Amino acid sequence: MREQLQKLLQEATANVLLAEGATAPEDFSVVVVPSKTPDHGDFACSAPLGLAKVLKAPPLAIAQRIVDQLQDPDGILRKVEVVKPGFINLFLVADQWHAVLKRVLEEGENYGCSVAAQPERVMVEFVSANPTGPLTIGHGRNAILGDVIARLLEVTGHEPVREYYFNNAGRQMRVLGESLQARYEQALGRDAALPEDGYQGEYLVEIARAIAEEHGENWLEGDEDRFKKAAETAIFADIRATLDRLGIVFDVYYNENTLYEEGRVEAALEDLRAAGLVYEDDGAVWLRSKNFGLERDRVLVKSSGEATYLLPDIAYHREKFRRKFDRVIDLLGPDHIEQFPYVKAATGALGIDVERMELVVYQWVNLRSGGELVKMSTRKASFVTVDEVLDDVGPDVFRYFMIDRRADTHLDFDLDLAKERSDRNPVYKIQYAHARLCSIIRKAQDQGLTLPLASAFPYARLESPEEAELVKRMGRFPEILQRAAAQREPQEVTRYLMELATMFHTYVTDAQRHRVLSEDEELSRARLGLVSAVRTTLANGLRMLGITAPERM
RNA sequence: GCGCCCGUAGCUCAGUUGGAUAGAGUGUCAGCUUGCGGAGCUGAAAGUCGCAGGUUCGAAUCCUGCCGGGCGCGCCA
Repeated sequence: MREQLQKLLQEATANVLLAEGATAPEDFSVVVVPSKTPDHGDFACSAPLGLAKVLKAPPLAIAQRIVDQLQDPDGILRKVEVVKPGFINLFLVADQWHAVLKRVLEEGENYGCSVAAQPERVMVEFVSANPTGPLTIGHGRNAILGDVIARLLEVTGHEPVREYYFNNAGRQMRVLGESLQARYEQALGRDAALPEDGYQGEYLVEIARAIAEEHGENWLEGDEDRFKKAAETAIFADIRATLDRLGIVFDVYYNENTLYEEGRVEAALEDLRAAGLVYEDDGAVWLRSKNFGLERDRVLVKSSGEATYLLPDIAYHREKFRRKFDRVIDLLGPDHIEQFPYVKAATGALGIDVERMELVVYQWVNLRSGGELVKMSTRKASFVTVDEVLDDVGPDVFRYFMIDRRADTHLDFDLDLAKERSDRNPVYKIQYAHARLCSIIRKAQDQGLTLPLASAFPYARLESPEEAELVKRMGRFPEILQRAAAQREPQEVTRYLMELATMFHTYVTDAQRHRVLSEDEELSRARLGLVSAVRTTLANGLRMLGITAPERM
């Protein structure tokens, strides 16, 4: 609907420009946006203000000329207003909104979904935590953001693939194995110290205890590698269990080691070398990243012969595109933001269109408990796990809190607030609206009241401004989802749902003016249709965020 | 020192890419119960949009410089 109007305005504007022999400024475009207040109509356009300079005329006059040129072949406009500085306000014919209601009722649980103009196969790589410990609340933000972005891509007509990349070799894992070994010996009552930079988390104590119970002292001698293996197995099982609780299912777990086994790391290095982008110095192999305008050159292969993380990362990103993805999205914390350009530039040098490589950075999660901020580090034991928080708040609240803020701002997760199962918790307000809607619908069924067919729907009975506003707001849902998906900003959806829920609560509270179920059967059926549509929209929105929509609370 | 992110109501944050009177939640205060679920609703108070300049019809949004917070700047991952 907005697009339709925008097109009409664009044509009218083009005609005005043509008549003047003028061309629009480069970054100019005719945009129609929903009006903020009903006084300003249903939609508004500020294009005349942007054309004042090129046309050398007052914006008001330009607005009038555009309006004069405006065609309305389908008769969707009731009124067009030219106002103060140079805005054009558009008022729709009332039954335009009937189409919205009709659409919601017809599409049901598919309402909001759309078809992409250019469907893309998108890899969303997220979490990607190495199996060195349980998922922390920071990983939790990554996990929920990634999952919801994938869900949003799905409902806007794209094909996301969720991938988890991990590394179970190298120094980190060796230290982990040694830490477990120490814990094991401690479990047997022996005096053993953790390695200097060992992992201090309680979880290793538990794993060690299990090993001690099962194998007694048999592991004191022999293959030390098995501690690493045991740690990895146990921790990965733990991580998967946590993801399961969050309702996240990965399509692919990709082991960095595969890149070595398939020779892709070697190949990447050779191709970079062939492109003249590497050199040797101090016995190490360096990437000429300064050639890409980056700060400094970086090491690809250490003098020890081991690759740094950078080289496999480059190979990995090339591998992603080899698997025929149109787009690749990485979710990373702020500590990785500096490194991404190097991966991107080098991957680009290998012939990949880097415009299709995208980074979503999220800022750290500060956990607040009793007014105190908890600093988190996996190595030190001072972190809070996703599981601990889930025990207190459940997945719905957790998901909501993690996406209700833009990814690139710091997130203060107030544990005390999240724990509160009360009206202070915004997610309940939306869920409560849904439960309340279900209650009304149940009651209608008990009374034998049926939903009218879309073709014979008494739309005209919905006369109040509140009803019109509700329908209008529902009409924006598909566009909100498209925006949220395209911008990778899920908070647009939570905000929207909050608004819609509040509008409904306001509407239904004023039972004097618009009680849904009344003596007037036709009116009741019309309002039942309205209310059902609101329920559908809320339920769909929540589902798209992975949050449940309870029928009773 | 250099690079990236951020600074908006007491608190936590939005702000449709430069548009009309800067909005929500929460907190505070005052109200709403013979009423489809009060986990709700109505109203009020609360802002020099970090500071100072600049760009133009118009700036929370863009450019510059400061101030303050976070993160990064290894042959660590």
